[in-house]
Amino acid sequence: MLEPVKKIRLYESIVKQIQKLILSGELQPGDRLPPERMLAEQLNVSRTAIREALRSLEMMGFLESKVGVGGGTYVKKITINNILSPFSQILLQNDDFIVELLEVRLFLEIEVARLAAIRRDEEDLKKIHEAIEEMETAIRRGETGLLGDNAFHKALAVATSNTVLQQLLLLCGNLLELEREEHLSSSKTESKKALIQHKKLAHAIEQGNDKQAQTIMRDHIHDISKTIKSNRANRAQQLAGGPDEETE
Amino acid sequence: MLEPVKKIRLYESIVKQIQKLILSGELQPGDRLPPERMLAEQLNVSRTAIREALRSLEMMGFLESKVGVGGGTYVKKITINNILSPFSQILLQNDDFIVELLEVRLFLEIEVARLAAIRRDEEDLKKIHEAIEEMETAIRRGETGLLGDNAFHKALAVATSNTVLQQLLLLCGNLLELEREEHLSSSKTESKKALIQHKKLAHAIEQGNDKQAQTIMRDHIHDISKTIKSNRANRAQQLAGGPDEETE
DNA sequence: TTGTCATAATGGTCATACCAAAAGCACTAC
DNA sequence: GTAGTGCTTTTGGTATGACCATTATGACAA
Repeated sequence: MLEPVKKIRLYESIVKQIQKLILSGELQPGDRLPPERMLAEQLNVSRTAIREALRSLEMMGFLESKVGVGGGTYVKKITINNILSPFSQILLQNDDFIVELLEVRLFLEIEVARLAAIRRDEEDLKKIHEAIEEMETAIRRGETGLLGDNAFHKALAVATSNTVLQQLLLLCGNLLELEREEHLSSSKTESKKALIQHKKLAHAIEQGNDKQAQTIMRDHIHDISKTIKSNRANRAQQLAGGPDEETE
Repeated sequence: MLEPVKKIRLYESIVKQIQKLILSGELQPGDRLPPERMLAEQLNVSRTAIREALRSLEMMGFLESKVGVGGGTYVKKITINNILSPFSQILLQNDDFIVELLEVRLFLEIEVARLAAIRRDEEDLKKIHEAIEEMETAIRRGETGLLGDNAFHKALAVATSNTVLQQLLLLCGNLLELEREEHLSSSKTESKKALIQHKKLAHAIEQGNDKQAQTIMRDHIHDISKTIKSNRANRAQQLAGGPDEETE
């Protein structure tokens, strides 16, 4: 079966070429591309095509540009989170997204707890304890402790020694940030409860007890998810008169 | 602490405006934007600025453009996979990425098996069986059965009724496509073995036996991962004289 | 030493011209 | 009536040239 021949646009071709240079390691984060006018000469195209390609790569998160002497176009460091963050608001619009994401986050975090208990080293434990102290201090001041919460979950993810998992968790955490903040803000009780669970988790992980770590994490994330779903249900009720109650 | 004031570029502003329209639902997948020249008039900027913004949104996966009568710029449907696929080659360059991704895929797929067994409906089961037949037919013809394999795993993911999970699995599958094809190509034995495991899984899921589904899936993905890691180790050995053997 | 001004480098924006692709319509030949 | 051809229009694709805005640096004067 013959397929339609798709003519490739210049700007597309340039985007792909530059991506390839980044891929092959010829271009590293921090490297500076030649000036636009020079690139246009080298590639024997107009500056327009160059700009369209560079603007695309810039908005995609690959490059950044600066004006003036010493200005130019520089290669940025690529992470999954950097790539997805421009899209997060769009993904959040889907009403089911949050609920589904909570479900995915539940089993990702349980797996994090398991791997962290198995793989953590002294440095990881130090970070975990620092995060707990940070959260504790913030709560004592009357704050929600969200930053400490973020730091705690990040430290756990780092302790798994799996960067793909880290990126996924970071992404989940960011996408759920409003909801998580709301949860911790809802009452001082919730913040303190989360802190207690963090401490229990830290202890299980320190002991290398992966079974217990999983159980505590399951309870912890389940609590949070329950509140978030409840808040969403209340919000939807106020707006439109109440969704069906979900069986859990 | 005062922060530097960042001057916003026209193309950036236009990108954000269009993203916002998509976010608010004013623009839906399939909707057509006004022609470039008209947009330039409406926004009182040059066509260049419009093009730079539209090219960016296009390369980011939000829009697609067509030339000629009835042509124009159309809004695309946004999924995580669409967004990430331009970056997949970059992510694959990280040597540890594949190994880590295999690990993440293992527990995602186990969770899929569990949820599929609990949540599948008749339609899901039909799709699952169709995928098995497709793979069986391909193997009988002497092919690898990769398409049937893809269809099978997709049908399972759909049966979870969690689209976030589906997207993540689709992404993992795509990122690992070369490796998975290599695995199925390595011998007819591997393809047949995979097919047998698919059949066992289908049976467990049909029976609603989530524990058994998880066990079979663990074995299945573990087999694949083991071969993929082994192939990578052999490849690295050929290139550079042998990595340390990983304890498993 | 500090402040001011000029210069140069590089991205940012605009306008204009022309090309390429595609659909629709009218006309002609069979 | 049908198929083929050519023309027109619409819209994105590409090029060119001009000018603007920002920024760092160096020279010069107070």
